[in-house]
Amino acid sequence: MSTKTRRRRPEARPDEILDAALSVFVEQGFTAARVEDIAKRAGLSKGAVYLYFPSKEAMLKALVEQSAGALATAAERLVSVGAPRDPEAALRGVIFMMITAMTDPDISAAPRLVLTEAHRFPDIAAHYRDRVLETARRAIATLAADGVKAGIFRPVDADMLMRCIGGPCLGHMMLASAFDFHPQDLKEPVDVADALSDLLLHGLKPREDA
Amino acid sequence: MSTKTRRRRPEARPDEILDAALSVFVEQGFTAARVEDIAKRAGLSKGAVYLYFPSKEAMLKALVEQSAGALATAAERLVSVGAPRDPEAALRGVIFMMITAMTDPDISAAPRLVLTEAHRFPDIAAHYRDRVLETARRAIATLAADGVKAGIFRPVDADMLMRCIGGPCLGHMMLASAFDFHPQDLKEPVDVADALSDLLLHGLKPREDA
DNA sequence: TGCAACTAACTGACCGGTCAGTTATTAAAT
DNA sequence: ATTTAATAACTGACCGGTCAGTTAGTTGCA
Repeated sequence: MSTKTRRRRPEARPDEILDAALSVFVEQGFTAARVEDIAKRAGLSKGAVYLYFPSKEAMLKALVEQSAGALATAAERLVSVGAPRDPEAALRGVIFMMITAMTDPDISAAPRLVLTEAHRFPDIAAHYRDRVLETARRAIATLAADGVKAGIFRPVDADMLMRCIGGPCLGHMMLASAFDFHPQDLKEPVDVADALSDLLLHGLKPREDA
Repeated sequence: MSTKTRRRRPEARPDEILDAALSVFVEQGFTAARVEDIAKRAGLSKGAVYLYFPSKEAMLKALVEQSAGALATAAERLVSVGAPRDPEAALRGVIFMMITAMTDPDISAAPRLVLTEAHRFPDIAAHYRDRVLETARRAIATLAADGVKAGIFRPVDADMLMRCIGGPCLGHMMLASAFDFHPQDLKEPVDVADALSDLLLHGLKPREDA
């Protein structure tokens, strides 16, 4: 009987703890986060989480590693699948994916955490940079090169393009999460992604032909 | 004589403390920041800072207020001066200003702090949103409307344009400050601003005329 | 000019609470 | 019976905030 029966070290435990840790870290920030709150949220006592992680910082590291891995493989897939056939569609796809991810608080939680805590943990920052950012940069550069080769993109600096794609997505997320500040008219993520893709592809100035 | 002579409650004290607080807050985060470190950096004992501020949180609030005021007036000036004559130049000016500001760690410190701590202090977040973000939005909307009226901009959603201008600047700053990640080719802020303005104005696709 | 009497500015030891991490103990499952 | 999972109670360091006391500078008075 009893749902309250003590469970016997399920393999799921570490991930349950990490889920709890992520949410507390994001809400409170790493320093202000209390291990006891993480434990409570995972349905455990404080002592129990120390059976699975040697320290609070280890949880942060595990979390970052998880996130970095996921993002890196996403970026790598983008590189390899590459879509040299239709760079415009690929670009729209990337933007849609990013906006969608950033709009879901659960998905954006880890990147948000990394963003706010990275500079206090230089090794984490360096790892993330090498694993995620460099990979993303390469992906964008390849995408841009494909587009230029196909004659449908103007040549642009990859670093700039990276910032022009990621920046608005990042900004969109930070405005929402930090300030609860949302677009007035564009309600759906799809609309935001479309508007962003459109602006990025065609620019602010009207076509002078026609 | 003597530089070491004790200054008699100079008006400068609160600002000196705030300067110190800002740098410590940015380095450590609000929670991890120690008041004693702030005091030391301001050349005072811990007790003395409590002669000027009632609490650590009060320092944060004062700092945010300072920054919000400065940014709000900057945005308001942008609105009123408006530059309806040459919206393109105005846009380039805004972008240049933002990139320059974001590139200087001293100037970007306060916004960075707000960005990382806002969500834990809902009243701070709300204040910043109403004071700074709404104002900026209005400024951008006006700028865009001027451009459209003059026939040199396509009509765009102001919220989207805001994210397309601010986002890359924000991203540029965060990549630099959190990850020490910089553009490979564009070394100078001016170049970054130019590249961003160019991409934003003309888009990624080549002109089809000519 | 010199010398108390006074006050503003500041110091640093201290208190109390909080919290990461540890340990002694208990409960279940085999 | 033994081992594993988990807890609750505990420890010790740390830090925000306080306050009794000190020092630098000022004022009034001779």
